Amino acid sequence: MTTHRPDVGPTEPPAGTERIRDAGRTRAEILAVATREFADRGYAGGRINEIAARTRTTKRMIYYYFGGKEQLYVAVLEHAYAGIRALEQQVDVEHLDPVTAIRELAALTFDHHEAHPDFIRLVSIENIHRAEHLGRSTVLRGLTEPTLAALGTILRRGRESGVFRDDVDALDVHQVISAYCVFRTANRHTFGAVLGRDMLDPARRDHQRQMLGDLVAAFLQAPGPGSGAATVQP
Amino acid sequence: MTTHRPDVGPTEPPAGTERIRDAGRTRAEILAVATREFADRGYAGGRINEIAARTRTTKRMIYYYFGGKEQLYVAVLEHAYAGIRALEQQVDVEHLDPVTAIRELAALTFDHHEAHPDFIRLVSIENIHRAEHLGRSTVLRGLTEPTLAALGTILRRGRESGVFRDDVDALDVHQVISAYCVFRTANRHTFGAVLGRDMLDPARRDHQRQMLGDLVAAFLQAPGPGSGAATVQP
DNA sequence: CGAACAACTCACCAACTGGTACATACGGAG
DNA sequence: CTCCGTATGTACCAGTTGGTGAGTTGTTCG
Repeated sequence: MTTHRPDVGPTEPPAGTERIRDAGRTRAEILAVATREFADRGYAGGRINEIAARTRTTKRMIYYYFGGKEQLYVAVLEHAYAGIRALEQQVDVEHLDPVTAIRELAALTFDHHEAHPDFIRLVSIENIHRAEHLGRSTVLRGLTEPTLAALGTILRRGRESGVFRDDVDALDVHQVISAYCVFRTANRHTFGAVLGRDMLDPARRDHQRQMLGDLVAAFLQAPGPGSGAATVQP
Repeated sequence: MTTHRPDVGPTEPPAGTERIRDAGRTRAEILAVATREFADRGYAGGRINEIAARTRTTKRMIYYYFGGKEQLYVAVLEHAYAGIRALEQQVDVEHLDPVTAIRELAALTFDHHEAHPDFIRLVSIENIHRAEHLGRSTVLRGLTEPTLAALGTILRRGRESGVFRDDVDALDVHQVISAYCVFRTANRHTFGAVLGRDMLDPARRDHQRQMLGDLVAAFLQAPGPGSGAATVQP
């Protein structure tokens, strides 16, 4: 999540050479500082002046490179989304048994979210604005397709071997996993303030990760709808 | 803070009497408009001028009654939190069988969250600000205690009858349920923009409610930690 | 009735905010 | 070395924003 793309200049200058005028570096620095600023204070709360002040360049450059506050914010959003690498390729969805595979995918997602709090914050902020900026961008569609594909494969194999229910689809499961992972980070503060427990407390991390695995595994292995409780009905 | 709870005035005027100068009414109107404004645009994005304009009074009154933007926002937060009634008392935790009880509590929470999107937004906004305003307030502690008590009772009874696992506590379960319910509303827009499914689509509401019930029930009925998958291990 | 106080109006402001006109200096191409 | 476009710094601006000083009117209560 440092610079971005290969955008350091047309002919990569020898490392160590510090140019005074370096479009790529300036642009990247603005983007990095803007990311922190917006993630920290939201779109309306983020200040162009503040971003400029924390950069080795001036406000003028922000407008030179990005055009305006909103465009800068969209650039930050796109850059952040692009930085979220597909992690599902680390799960061998074809050969692992489905329960193990889904647990692994859940655990990976869990760690991934915990490692990128700024991204979660940007997502929360964007939701406050009803995703109007994200909607205007075009770079995002299909970003999660690999994840959904992997999930779909796991679900299919699980159903075929008779251990998974068949009335939920990949999106449903993705939603459940995301909800759990996002909530821990995004609602950490109010949850902590009202309930007195820090969901991100490292001492509880393993327990929380285990819970998610159990949650998803148990859910998928449970009988379909209608068969409600397995308990006695007097 | 909240200068007074019953509002409306010292000696409740006969209903129907429209006074020109009515402190309670003015205050309440400001609070209502401010709630919408802040829930809509966030704290930094909310405008005092705009709130004043949409009220039958003037900006000066906002400062007269609330003191400033931040204090008004805190008042909005407190009022919103106070408005979230305890719903767990609608569940007969002592006599229903535990699985049915937890399903009912989950379903109630589900509907409750869907019915109060503004509250969810305020919570999200407050999390962006790391709950700094909520933390300064004192009215909140213990607000969710009834819920946790009910949950605790259900869990205890479930454990005693041998159907529930014993390595998760009430807070854990509350977290799972909240995560699911909050995520649906709070992250509706980015989820929809990226994945193309509206989590709040009425056509899918029953399915989503059912999923939550299955999720929590299956999770609690699953064997404890370590016993991971029930599948073959070659 | 007529103080006295609460409720309210109006005009005003200093600071900030996003945004820009304009001058200028670097650094690679030839 | 010279030229020229890209990159950059300075100064500035108009609109907005949260906030306020000071006076005015409705209500209530003795």
